[in-house]
Amino acid sequence: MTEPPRQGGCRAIAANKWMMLIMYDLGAGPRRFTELRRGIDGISQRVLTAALRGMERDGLLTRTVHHVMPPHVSYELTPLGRGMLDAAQPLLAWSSGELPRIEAARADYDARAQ
Amino acid sequence: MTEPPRQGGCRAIAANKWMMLIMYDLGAGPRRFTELRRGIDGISQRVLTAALRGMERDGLLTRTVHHVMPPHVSYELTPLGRGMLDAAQPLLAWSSGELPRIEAARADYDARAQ
DNA sequence: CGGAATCCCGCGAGATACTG
DNA sequence: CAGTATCTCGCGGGATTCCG
Repeated sequence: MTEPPRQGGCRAIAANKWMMLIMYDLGAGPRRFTELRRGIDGISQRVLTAALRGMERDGLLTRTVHHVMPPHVSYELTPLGRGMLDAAQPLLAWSSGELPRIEAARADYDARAQ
Repeated sequence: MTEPPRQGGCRAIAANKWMMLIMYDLGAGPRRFTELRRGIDGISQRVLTAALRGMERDGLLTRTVHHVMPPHVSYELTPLGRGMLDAAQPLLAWSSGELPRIEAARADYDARAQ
């Protein structure tokens, strides 16, 4: 066979549009819910909760509740999540470097079509 | 600054959940609309059209219309799109290899929560 | 063949209020 | 603080039909 779990793999990495941003933030170390919320521009509480649940379900991060007052929940990449982040580094670097070119292409396209 | 276009970059690569699959298919060479549609499981005509438009707008692929009968439209990666696919290779390889682990984590999570 | 146009439904996601 | 719960609305996206 050529590349059997290709579609599944592609779907897994594109499952959630916030996943990459969350992984990036968690790459620097554990984060609390509110830290993630503040660090990710435009995400709502509800959607962040859902994204974190999905990633926890996929085994990419752990969710640890500290029963103190006030409550404290911290999220941290698992080895699996760390591996995915490592594998994504070239793409993240590319997207940072080439973003201006993409934005230029968009402006060009929009101008052409008015 | 540390990494300024990070959010923009992450959004650009997660903009469309079909993008990676389309890019993967186009990596092997130009494709016609119907070939892409058949090759991508579960995508509808409307959604494929929209995804291709978005990628064309981002400068990742070109759309070439051949005015013959019957009509013929072919899509092909630009150098920019090719660069993105190259940068995505480690992540694609990772997702293919680790997909079983992700699926196992999901099954485990679902079993635990019933 | 490769769309565009139209209709329409359901889920994604914002806002707000409430809890352990 | 870190969620759940509820209500609401918009638009993402399926099905179908028409066109060059």
